[in-house]
Amino acid sequence: MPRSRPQKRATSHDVAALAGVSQSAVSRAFSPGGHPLIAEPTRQRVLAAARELSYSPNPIARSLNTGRSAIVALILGDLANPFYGQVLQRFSDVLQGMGRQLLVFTVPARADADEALRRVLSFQVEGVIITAAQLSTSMARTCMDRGIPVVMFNRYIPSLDAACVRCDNHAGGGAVARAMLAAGIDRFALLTGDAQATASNERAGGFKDVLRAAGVSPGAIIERACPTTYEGGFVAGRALGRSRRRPRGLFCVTDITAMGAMDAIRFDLGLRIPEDIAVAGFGDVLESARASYRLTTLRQPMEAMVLHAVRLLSLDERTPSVREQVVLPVDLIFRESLVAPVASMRTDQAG
Amino acid sequence: MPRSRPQKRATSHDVAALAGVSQSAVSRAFSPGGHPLIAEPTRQRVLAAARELSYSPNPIARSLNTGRSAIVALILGDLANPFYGQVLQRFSDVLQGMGRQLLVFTVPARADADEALRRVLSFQVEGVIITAAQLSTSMARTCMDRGIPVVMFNRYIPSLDAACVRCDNHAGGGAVARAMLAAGIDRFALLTGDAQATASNERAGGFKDVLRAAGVSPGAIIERACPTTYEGGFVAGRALGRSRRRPRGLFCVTDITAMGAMDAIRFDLGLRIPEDIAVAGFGDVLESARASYRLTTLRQPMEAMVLHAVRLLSLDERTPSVREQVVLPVDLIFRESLVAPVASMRTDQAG
DNA sequence: GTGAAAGCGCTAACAT
DNA sequence: ATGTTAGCGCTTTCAC
Repeated sequence: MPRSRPQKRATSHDVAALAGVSQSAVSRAFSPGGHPLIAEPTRQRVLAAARELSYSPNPIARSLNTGRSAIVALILGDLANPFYGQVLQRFSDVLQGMGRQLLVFTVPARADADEALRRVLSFQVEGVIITAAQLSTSMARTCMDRGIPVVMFNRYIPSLDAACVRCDNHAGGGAVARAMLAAGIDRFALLTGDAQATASNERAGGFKDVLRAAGVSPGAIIERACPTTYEGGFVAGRALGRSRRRPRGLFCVTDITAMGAMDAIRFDLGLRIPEDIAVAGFGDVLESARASYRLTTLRQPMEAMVLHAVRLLSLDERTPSVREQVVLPVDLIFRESLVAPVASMRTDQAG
Repeated sequence: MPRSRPQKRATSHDVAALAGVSQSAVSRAFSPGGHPLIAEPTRQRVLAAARELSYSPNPIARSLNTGRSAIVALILGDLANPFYGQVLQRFSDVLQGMGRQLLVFTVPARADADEALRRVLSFQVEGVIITAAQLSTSMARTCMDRGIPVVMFNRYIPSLDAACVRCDNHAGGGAVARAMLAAGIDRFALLTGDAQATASNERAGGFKDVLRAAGVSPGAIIERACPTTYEGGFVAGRALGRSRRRPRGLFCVTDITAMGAMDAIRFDLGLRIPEDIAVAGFGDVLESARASYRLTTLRQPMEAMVLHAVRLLSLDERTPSVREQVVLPVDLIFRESLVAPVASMRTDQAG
């Protein structure tokens, strides 16, 4: 194939000329929904001409006067946590299916986040999905002030009147506590993440509430915070495993920290899971099901969460975005790191 | 904070009025490089006015007449492979630092990839980075025909005259073979990925070439292909571990399949690694260093690869993008899944 | 050095 | 139902 010169794209004028209609007719032929009045035969003539020139409307020009692009911004937290990779994939697939593309914004370590966010918004994005804990409040406010639909994904900021999709973190934490109690565990450890992260707090809260209600004394619950990373979990897990009165059950508010803790407990400390310490996580990332971990954890209905988040953006409607709070149920998946007390409870056998 | 009404952004006209200059002066004040002629004092007046109105140029309007946006497209393969999450993160960080944003394109399962790619390109992206194996040839051609700079990241298509950054896959495969030979291994298995993926073929080729040169008979090398996923590796690893003449050394062309194979070998088959079967991977994703795996693997210089890829895009220069082939060295990292033959070889102790 | 003016390719009134 | 016209906010000649 000879290297053809950069061919300039055909414009609506070219198509109009070829089809023998006005330029605006071309615009109408391509306007989504078929809303504007155009006769079907004309439309077909235009589309034929367009096909011949392999024309498609220039989205840049389009968004210059509509004020909306076909772009949705995704503000990402830490991609070392596989959860966010999976989230990104789902969002991208779904939005692409709706004719939208994802513009990614990774929160920079340095403080120039604000400038970069401005740049993202200046693409006249149709909506913003926030999955990062850092800066999310101010970012959300910036967007809302500009009238851009915002959805908080798995983070909840009570003071902020923004749409939000999350799962029932509190109930999930409670379910772990109940499972541990049923397993006869009497000494507990709780590994939380960032203190500002509401998800972490809610999960921890649900766990402690159930234990407290069951009469467990606060002295029997060790609580520690660590970074939401494998290494964070590793270090914290090692420390917990070494503590004087070693906990029998460890609840980590994130799968990734749970995996770090498990590796420390087994390989650094030489203890067995669940015999010496039972471990539970939260999130059910792909890795948790692996034979190396078999982590008992709370499955988040990610598919549903993504779909709800996209819905709340109200991309195709004329109506403003919905400031709705969606809370979805989680599902305790028993694997080997914390075994189900009775045979009838749900288990997962997949490798 | 009262919900303020969606405030409309200030335009260059507003700034011009406030600064007492013409609109074109504002444009010049913001033009990158300071290339166009504008007196420094004027520039300062404009910038001050801009700050007051918190103005920044509208990139949509800008790209409508420059024909280039501040957007780079990233075509992503499978995000279940953690490698790509890490790649995405680095690209986004680097490009954001250069004032660019990443537009993500995930290759859809269905056949409408072409339409979606068209849409991506129609944003007048300044460059395209291709990390997906699927369709990459046709996609690259589409871009090149339109004069959009393309960089193939970790995939090489000889028939395609496109810029390309990859690591020395062949040498890496050879290094594994040598390490296995030095460890006294005499029966080998090779787990390849997609037959179309050049990276996979090169790694496998390097491995086999060294073995052959060392006089290993082809009969002592079992070769199998599997999907480049954890599950693919698990299934294939199990089959290999069960084979009549069990291999003593297993080279998987990707870390993720190596981890799957390791889990099958240890937890499904009850064999020991490396005593019964030594395993090596390729890539050195974060997970490979974990205590659960301690996978001996080839470290790709991801940071350098990303930087080179961005450079080849020639974003800031007037010159067209460079159709250069960059091949970077890989580094065999010894961990416990395949031990170094002599104490002096490089090892990695990190948890 | 600075301003005026002509578009970039499209959408959305406004006519007809 | 179709064509005409006026912008969207900017960059870029072209005069001065």
